[in-house]
Amino acid sequence: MDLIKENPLDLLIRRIRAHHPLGVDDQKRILDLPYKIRTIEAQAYIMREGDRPDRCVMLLSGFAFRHKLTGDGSRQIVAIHIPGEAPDFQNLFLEESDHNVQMLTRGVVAEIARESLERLVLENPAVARAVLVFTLVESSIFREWVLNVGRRDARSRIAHLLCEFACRMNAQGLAPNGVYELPMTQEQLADASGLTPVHVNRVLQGLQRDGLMERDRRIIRFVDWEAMRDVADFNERYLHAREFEHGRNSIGLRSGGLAFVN
Amino acid sequence: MDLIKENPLDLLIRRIRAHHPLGVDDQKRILDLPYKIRTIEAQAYIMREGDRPDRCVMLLSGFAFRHKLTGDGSRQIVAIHIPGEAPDFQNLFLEESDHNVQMLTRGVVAEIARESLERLVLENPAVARAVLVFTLVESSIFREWVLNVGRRDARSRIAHLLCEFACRMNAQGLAPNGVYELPMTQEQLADASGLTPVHVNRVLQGLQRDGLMERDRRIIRFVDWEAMRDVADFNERYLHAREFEHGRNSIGLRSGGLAFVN
DNA sequence: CGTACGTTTGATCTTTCTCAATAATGGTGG
DNA sequence: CCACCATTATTGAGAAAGATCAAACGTACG
Repeated sequence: MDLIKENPLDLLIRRIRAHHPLGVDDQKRILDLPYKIRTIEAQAYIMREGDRPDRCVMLLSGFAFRHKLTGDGSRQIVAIHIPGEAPDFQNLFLEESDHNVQMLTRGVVAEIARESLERLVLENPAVARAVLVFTLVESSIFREWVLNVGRRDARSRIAHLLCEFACRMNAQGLAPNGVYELPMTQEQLADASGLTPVHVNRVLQGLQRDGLMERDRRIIRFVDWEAMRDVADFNERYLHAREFEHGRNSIGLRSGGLAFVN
Repeated sequence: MDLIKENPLDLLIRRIRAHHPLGVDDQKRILDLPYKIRTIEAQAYIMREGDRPDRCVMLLSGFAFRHKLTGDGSRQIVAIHIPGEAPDFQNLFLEESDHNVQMLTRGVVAEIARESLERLVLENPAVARAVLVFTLVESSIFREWVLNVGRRDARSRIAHLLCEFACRMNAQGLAPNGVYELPMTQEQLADASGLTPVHVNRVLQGLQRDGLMERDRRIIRFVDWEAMRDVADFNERYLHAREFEHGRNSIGLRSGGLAFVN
């Protein structure tokens, strides 16, 4: 399933329906949304702190990240977005962005103008509910990141990031057999975990040495999911995956494991 | 203005109207919400991780906090709530709470049942918008906390927490002249900043020694707001206070300073 | 084939943690 | 009102995780 080739609004509908039933007219109204497909280069900014959010972006391919800077210029990545993920509603109802959104890799996005999406949300309770839930799940992930960065040591922290990716990539069908590409430099990994690149490097080597995972460039391969989950102190509850199992045969998914667990 | 003595739904209406106009019938429907006033003891849990959120709580008096625990039992406080703040919508549309909510002090809350609030939100676009904005502002605060804990040193981190409180307390009229009570032990401060209590103690003494603030018990008094803001690397943008200036004479408020700045 | 960027390594330095003991404080029952 | 107990705050000394600095090594790509 290539997200770039399909109508991005179908993707949006699918995501909303995964959470909650959607009437035919609601679906029609979604399909009427005007949108624009754009290719964006790696490193390009989608939104900068202080900007007025005037559009909402859906990632059809490529990765993006959100970050903030301290006064002395150090950077904290506060979120990463993988292809196919729900659109960016973080700013849509605020007048001024409080952080930067930047592409991690080159990618293709669908842009929806703020006004039309805003109207859609406010006029369609089913859509409003879905947007609220998307936002709450993102909030939950932020909370887990505060915990991760505030209370876990470097090894757990990195392992946790990797586990979160594994789960989210898996949910998008992008991590067959526990193998996925994490297109981040070690410096970016450091900025996401509140560490230095040097230390990230040593931690990654440690995880590898202990047989928890393998790396080849940016390709991550989980060798021992259970052990990894253990050092990561990872519990997927905060991802609220069950909120998105509506109308799906959820047997197996509810078992708590990933598809690639041996 | 004593929040305990007034109708909590008026408080809710006021908060929503601060953000966006509200029709008379919307207001009526809000006033029809059934609610229950409860006194809660310090340390009592309002919600536990794993619970199904079945009610929404507004803080009329007293302080509360949200936290998560790692597997080995260390705690990270991810949010603090002060009296009069917007209700807790974090969990209202999710099936399972991903964190704990606990009272910091004894306090009085108004409880609104999930179903009635959910219906209100979904049937009234003006309310939906307000709830969305409340949620987005909380999200923004989480992001700032990730930055705070991930990229600032101990001194900045504590100073930043204190500045955030100063602003938020001030917005609720609870910090006259830059003096406010922060009813947290140093251990709780440590859990909010990802430090140890011992180190928090030393940092507080440092801030005091350098003439930035004074302490008497849990009473904080800002002596030099500008200097504090400086070491805190504090920029109130992320609090999105402007989102709540609707219909208010915002001259002075927009100037970026606090009421108690000398 | 050279340049730029990312990764890896080693050595040293700092911040913060840990452990442990002491001093305040607040609240409680008598 | 006082003595006592539990909590919280404070101090000191030593240990450790992670940061910093600097250099070398790879790799991709024009």
